[in-house]
Amino acid sequence: MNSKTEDVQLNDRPARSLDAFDRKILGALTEDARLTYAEIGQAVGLSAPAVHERVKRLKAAGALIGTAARIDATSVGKPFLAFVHVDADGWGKSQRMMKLKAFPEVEEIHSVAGDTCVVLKVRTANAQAMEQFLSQLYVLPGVRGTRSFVVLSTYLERPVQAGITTNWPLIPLPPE
Amino acid sequence: MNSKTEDVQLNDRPARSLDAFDRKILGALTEDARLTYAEIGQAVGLSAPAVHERVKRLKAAGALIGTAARIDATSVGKPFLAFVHVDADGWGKSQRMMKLKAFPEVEEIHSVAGDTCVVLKVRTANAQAMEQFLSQLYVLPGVRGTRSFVVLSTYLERPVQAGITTNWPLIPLPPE
DNA sequence: CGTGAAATAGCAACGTG
DNA sequence: CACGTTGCTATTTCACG
Repeated sequence: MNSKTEDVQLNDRPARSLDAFDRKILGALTEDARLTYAEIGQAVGLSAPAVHERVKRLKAAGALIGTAARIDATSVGKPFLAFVHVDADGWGKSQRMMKLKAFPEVEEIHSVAGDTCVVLKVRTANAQAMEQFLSQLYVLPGVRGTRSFVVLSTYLERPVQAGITTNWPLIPLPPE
Repeated sequence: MNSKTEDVQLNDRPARSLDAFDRKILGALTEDARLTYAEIGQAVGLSAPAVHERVKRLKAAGALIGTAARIDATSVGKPFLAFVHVDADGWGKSQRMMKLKAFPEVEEIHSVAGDTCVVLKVRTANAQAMEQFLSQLYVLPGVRGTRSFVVLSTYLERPVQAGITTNWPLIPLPPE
């Protein structure tokens, strides 16, 4: 039932036109991905089969990538979190950093500011494991240096919110 | 059915002793949170009710925080991602940054290096919305300045992996 | 870990705008 | 003609033995 092409998303079209129902459904699934279609329908004002069809459409359109368990990192032995900024030259904007996907410690890979800098989110068992990971980074060609930001405590960590973008202002600007 | 205390995690105990079955179950749910207990059991070599009971245990122990849909940010109109580093003084390590949870744009809040610096993961509709968000940041007391890292492309973004921590070395170190 | 009752998912046909 | 609703059947969930 799992697609082998889960890594690649060929979204030819931006998959536009999510109406209010779609957003509510996505919002509900964001809070609990195991909600019943009947429960979702009851929450958004639709019948269960209607919700089911919309979920299929959202999946096919690429708006719904999938569902995942949210796991407490400490419980699985990875309490050490850090954001690693990687300076690299001639980093061919592509294939090379994909090797980092092989490390289960690496949760995020973003290129920042003209594919010369990369931001990594890395979660390890302890500082020593983080150090070993960093040493592995330097064997990649083009890596000039790294700067790590060790997380002391996490106050918020949640998935992408489907809700409408906030219409500011919420707080009045200071009078200067 | 949703707990009002989802924000607070009082894990008195590290909820130790996850055996191989627990980790496999968590791994399966990480790939697809809507898997059937029977499917999970078939994958890990357990019966459906056994999986069901273990999932309940993992949830009660705090190892399984919940399940969530993975949503394509572009499809919901938030293609602009940035990591914002906030410099603050006397930032009372706690309550004040919780106000940022009110912004749906803010997905992560981490304190880094002695609660004088905070790392934010912020997702907005466009650069203008990001600018407006940053202007709101400065109305908070104690905020000295911010440095933003705008993401150009995301190569990897996945939930916490339940798998065993990698036993290095995977790549031989250079001979110096 | 099996068993059984209650609930759910998924599909087909039908009705409505 | 697209989309939502209803009714039905196989599957799943979940407490119990």
